[in-house]
Amino acid sequence: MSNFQRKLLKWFDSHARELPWRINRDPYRIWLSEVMLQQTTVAAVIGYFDRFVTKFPTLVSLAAAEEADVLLLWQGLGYYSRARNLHRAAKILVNEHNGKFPEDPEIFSKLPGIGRYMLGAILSQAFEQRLPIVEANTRRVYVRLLSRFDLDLDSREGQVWLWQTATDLLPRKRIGDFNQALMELGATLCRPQPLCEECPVSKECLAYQSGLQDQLPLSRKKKEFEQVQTVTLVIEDQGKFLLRQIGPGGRWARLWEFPQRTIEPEETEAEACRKLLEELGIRAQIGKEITQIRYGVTRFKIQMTALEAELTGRAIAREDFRWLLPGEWADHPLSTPMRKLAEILRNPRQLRLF
DNA sequence: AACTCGGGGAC
DNA sequence: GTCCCAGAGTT
Repeated sequence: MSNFQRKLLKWFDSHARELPWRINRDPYRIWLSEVMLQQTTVAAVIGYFDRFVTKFPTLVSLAAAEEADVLLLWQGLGYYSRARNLHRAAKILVNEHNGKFPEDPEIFSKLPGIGRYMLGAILSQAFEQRLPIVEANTRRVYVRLLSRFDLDLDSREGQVWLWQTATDLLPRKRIGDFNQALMELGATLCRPQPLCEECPVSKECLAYQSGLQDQLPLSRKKKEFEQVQTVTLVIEDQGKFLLRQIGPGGRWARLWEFPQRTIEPEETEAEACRKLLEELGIRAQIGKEITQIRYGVTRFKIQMTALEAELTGRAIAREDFRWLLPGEWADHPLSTPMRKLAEILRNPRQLRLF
């Protein structure tokens, strides 16, 4: 066992946080914790984890649940497909594997929601399978440990290096603890702003020995977002609401599908809006307010124009439009746009363009 | 390879 | 406001 491995494990033994999913090695709890922790911080997960295992303490109880009840417990945690995949996988295990967790990576990795990270994280913790992990914390650790300045971690080459490095570092024994220790180190000491004075493996860390730990990891390439003009309408008629949004070139539609209408490149969104309203037989006034919104996790920037208008009350309910009944979705808990629209609909006399 | 999913915390 | 987070699935 290398110095790095020995020191890291020794540090983990005395510094590991006491977390609800570490009280035993129940594969179900470990699995659940890893699902909840995807792209989600420990602090946010703990409460959800406790409530979830109280309601569904075992794999069998989860598999027997209705999806709606599972989603209810997930409400507010985000990435709801995680919950659906978890539930689907639980049913598969109960129906096709007698409710037993497969220790075989070939079988486990076929379950919905199980990618390469989940495979290693769960099977190494639960069954001491010798499988590596790469995620945000360990990524920082690997890169600093070996001082890789010359590699774009998001490239294919970078990914290959990360997983190979993770594999090479694994000890012979205590695989689960070792993987946990790597993440614990990344989460508590080897943070973006590292606390190297307290680090148990700073002598083994190439970046620290060069004094370059603050320069790593290299910042990701910034995504460039195109400024686009878009028109979104929320139209109320007799208690029903029609949503339309159009972007340049008719390239995309949001919130609800609708007949495409293109905003010409030279056309301002205000002009496009006027034409659209004219088509619909709606008299409206277009405001001047410009702002930006963030739509869920997708950060595209949108020019917004405030609009208040009066409906003429005709020629709206065209057959190719889809209508939403407020009761069907306004209280739906799972989606930001749903809530945003619910806000709009609290004042249903307003027709707003945003 | 790029997009999408989501909410919260740090700054 | 921006950036990041115990990633996976889809296209």
